[in-house]
Amino acid sequence: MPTTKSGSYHHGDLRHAVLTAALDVIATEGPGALSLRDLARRAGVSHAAPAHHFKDRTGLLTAIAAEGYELLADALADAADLRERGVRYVRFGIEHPAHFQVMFQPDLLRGDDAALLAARARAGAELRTGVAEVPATGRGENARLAGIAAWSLAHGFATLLLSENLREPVGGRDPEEVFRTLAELLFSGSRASRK
Amino acid sequence: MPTTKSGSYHHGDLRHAVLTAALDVIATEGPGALSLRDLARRAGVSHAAPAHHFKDRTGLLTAIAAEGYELLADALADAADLRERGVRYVRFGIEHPAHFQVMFQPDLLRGDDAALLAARARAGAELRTGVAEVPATGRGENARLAGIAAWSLAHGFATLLLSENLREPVGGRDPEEVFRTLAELLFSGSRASRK
DNA sequence: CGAGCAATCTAGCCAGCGACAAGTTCAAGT
DNA sequence: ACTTGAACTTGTCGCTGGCTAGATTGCTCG
Repeated sequence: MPTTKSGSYHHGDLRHAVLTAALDVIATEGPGALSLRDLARRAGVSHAAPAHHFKDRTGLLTAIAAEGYELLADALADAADLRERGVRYVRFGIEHPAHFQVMFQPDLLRGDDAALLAARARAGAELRTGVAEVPATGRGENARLAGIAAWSLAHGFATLLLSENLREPVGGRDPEEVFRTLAELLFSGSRASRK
Repeated sequence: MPTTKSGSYHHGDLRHAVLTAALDVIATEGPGALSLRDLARRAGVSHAAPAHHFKDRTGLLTAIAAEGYELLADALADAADLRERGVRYVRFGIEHPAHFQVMFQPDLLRGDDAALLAARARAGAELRTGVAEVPATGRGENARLAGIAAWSLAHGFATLLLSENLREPVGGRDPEEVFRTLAELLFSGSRASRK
């Protein structure tokens, strides 16, 4: 697994190696189990090497969060409608659980990091675009509320899913499909038109 | 409160003191900043004293989570209807941010703890009761979906609120009130059984 | 009443961690 | 050839969690 670089005692791509190892650890054991020294060991480098790429532990987590927001923005970019955008949101949580966990835990992050803020803004814009596309929700106050509602629904569903709280109610079914019918059920009534 | 005899020994009530200090730390700096030794220092006892009441760090967090589920169940108990129950859920998150954060981070908890499981079951029952009370959602599949939807909405709203992600859209308004109108907006149209 | 006993707390230890500082190697660019 | 700077190593400090052994306390029961 350690990208064997015979001869060169400079690891070929340590930043990437540490990043992916970190995602693996977070996804399986949670962010609390993350240790820079452990990551260094996995990559076959000295204990202080990772710090050169990510200042400190918070820096690493912040980089992961920023990457997560970029991935989320990408994932939302070309969705058909608002409901599909919600499905993408949920899918993002399922496919990138480590990113997702870190992104929404502000106490783990450097909140003023430039890359993080930029990525978050991009994802936020993508989110808001999705709401604006729905004609019936209309303008002003209602549009904003609908946006919060949609985001809350998708985020809550994804969060509960990742925290094992929806294991029983969802059963063996595909979570994305469950969410799709869920969203249809709810938003069908919030506009004038019925199905 | 939870099954404690709380006699006055060396400290008086160390368990309670540590618990409240922990909640304070978590609420202000997050669960990652929690240190048993720091809590011991605050309580004026030796560094190993807290471990006697809560086995280890995970034990402390598990106790907090269990207490959180108890508090949540209490909070949901006498709500008028489903929407109000959602408002209570959000309010719980706002009033007990430390509990809320810990409850839904499984990697911090001892998942097989008896007290935790009992408390979680109680809160879960309370949650399901709230859904069953709504007549229009009806029976079977739709009822379950509506339950997931309601929970997701409330949970997502609370989570986003606590992670500072709703600061701008909510603005200066009362979050509970925002959620109330939100829930009304969504659930007003979902009563007629579709399909 | 007083002796045992268990709950509570202390003190000391170890391995591991994050952060920092200073040195080392390497690949360029001038 | 010499410098410059990035990537990495080595060493160290203070802190943490968790363990163990031992001390103290107060409750209970004979």
